[in-house]
Amino acid sequence: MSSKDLGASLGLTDAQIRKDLALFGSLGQPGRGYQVIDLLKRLRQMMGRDQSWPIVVVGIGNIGRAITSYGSFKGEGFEIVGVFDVDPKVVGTKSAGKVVRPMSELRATIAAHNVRLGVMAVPKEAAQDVADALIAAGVSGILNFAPKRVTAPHTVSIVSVDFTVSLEQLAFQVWLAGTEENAKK
Amino acid sequence: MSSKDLGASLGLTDAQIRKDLALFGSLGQPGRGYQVIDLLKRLRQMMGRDQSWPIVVVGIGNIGRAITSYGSFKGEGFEIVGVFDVDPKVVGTKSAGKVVRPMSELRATIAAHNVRLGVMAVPKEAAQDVADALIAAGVSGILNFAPKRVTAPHTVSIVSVDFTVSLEQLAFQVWLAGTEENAKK
DNA sequence: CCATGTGAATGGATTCACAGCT
DNA sequence: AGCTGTGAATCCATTCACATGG
Repeated sequence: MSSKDLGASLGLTDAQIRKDLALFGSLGQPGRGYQVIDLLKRLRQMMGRDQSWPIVVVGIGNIGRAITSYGSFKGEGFEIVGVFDVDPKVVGTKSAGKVVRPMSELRATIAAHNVRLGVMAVPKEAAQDVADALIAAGVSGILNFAPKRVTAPHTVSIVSVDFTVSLEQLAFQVWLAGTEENAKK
Repeated sequence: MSSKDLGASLGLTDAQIRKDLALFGSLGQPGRGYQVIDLLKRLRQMMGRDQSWPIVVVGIGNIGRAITSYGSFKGEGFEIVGVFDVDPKVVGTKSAGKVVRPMSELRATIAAHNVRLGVMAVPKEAAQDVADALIAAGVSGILNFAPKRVTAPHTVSIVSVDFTVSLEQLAFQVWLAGTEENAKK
């Protein structure tokens, strides 16, 4: 596959692709292009995505359940090694075949599996507390689904997914398109 | 509030704030700073966020339910005017007080409420079909939760939320931090 | 004197364009 | 011929710095 092909399917220019890939070394063959299978393997390797990451999920509400039943994770190198909730009514039930465990077992699980990533799908009121618990237990990254900014030491990475923000982005794009439409006239 | 204060709470420089805001006109008072209440109102107005957007939700699985029970939408100017699903078992049940309706009623609802935004929380196999249906019914923006890239005419905006991608971003950040750590030594 | 709005300077990323490999 | 890797040129966003208004 040539850099132009790659670019086309990503919405980038061919030069862009070449510049970026060249940063990692000479990954392509002049006159031939890039061998995608091999390329993928080498990129994954160089970016630490060649081994599986154990993760824990905290908060088994609608979103938590959606995440645990999400088949694609394993294929992408993530394995859920524990699901947790504070609610005694939920603890002990199963979500996608995994038994929900009480928060008291969080720390041991994280230590046992060397978990570095935690997924947090809890109400916004609990967000900061759960984040603190995860960090105290030793994770160094949190994927946060609560509509609340959580603070953490700069040694811990946080990625937030906020549905409202996503909707706002979309609304803005649509509004912008409509505005440009009018301006053209 | 001064541009420096604003910047501090957003992780930006004061100059950045001023440059950006100045694009919309002279919103601040020299010597005094910006009046945040007023600023917010004027920005919202200028960006089409001053009126409510009706939305529909298609696919009432775990994610669909999470979205419909998400209180924050209304406060941010989005109102769910209809929830839909293909599954006859789900149609007729309630999700967060809203009756789930069959896909056959999608078009009429969108027309009746002048809906421009659709939220799609369906299995990846159904994603493209549902997107097509939404577009045919007249929406101009889709928030897609299916882990599948959907294609659409360039007149339609698409914003995708893919949990796996978010997790990958997080894993990359954590990996990067670990790598820099080692490099420093 | 404080803080904005804005030209000018800076710096980093994207694009161009081409020598060289297959 | 086809396509990479890469210096050089270009573009664009961020930062600087200051004249001007409150």
